Amino acid sequence: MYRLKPHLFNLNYTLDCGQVFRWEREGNWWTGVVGDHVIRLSQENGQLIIDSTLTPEFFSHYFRFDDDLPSIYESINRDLLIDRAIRKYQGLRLIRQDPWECLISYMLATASSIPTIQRRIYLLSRTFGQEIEPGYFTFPDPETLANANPAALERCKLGFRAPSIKAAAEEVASGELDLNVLFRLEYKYARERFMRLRGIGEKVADCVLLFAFGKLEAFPVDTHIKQIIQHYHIDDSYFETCTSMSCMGDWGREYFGQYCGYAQEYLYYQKRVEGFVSLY
DNA sequence: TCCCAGGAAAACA
DNA sequence: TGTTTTCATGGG
Repeated sequence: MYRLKPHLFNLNYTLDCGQVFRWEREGNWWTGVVGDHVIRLSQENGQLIIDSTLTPEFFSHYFRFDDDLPSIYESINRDLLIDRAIRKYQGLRLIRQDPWECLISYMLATASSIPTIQRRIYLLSRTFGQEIEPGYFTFPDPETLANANPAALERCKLGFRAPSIKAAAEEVASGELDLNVLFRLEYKYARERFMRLRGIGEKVADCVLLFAFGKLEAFPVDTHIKQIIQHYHIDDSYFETCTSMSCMGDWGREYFGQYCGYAQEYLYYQKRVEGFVSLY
């Protein structure tokens, strides 16, 4: 057990905002599985309290403490709505997730509520992962999911997503899709590579690139983000010439700039927690 | 019973 | 090319 004093960090917002699905809160403590470690975290007066054998460097990397939030805020602060979100949810940081786990997590997240997603990931881990503590399991590796018994996979409640998830696992397990290579690709090309997989469209690709590959220029457009843009009539003139939904991602990049991924996450969380907020 | 949820892809017009 | 429907699942 030890403490860190990160600058401008809010643990609750960071773990609750919907980017990760394997952390659960009990009172002031969060418990989660990262890799093959069960980690317990809390925060008091800005200090991060860590119950884990993992190093400070690990958490600094995981929580992106190297991101200069003040300058990111300045860079994305384009209007009253995002201004409110970055004030209210100050300290929310993007997390560096494991690419493989993040890929499967967002594939099985399509058209599902967050509790449903969490349940599916738990079932997958319980069925195909290793138990590292009573009740806590590692995320199954690509080989295991690629060779998974279809009936057992069915019992994880993946629904219509099961075939594409199995296919993706086979592609990663065979080496046909090398996730490590994608780190070196530019956002645009890594995105195209992901979208060649069945079950991965623009939104899922953007989530994986943002949350696992550190592509902060990814701007995932989910149902909440669509509603926000339409409800507040943000930049209506842009959408007169660009009417298809697929251009909302391009809009986000142009509007918020190189750190639009952060903007997206703050807007998304604000909408989930508070709905359409008043700006007066 | 209907509608929506961190959607994608086939079917349709 | 843009719009609608379908696909499982769970919760309100």
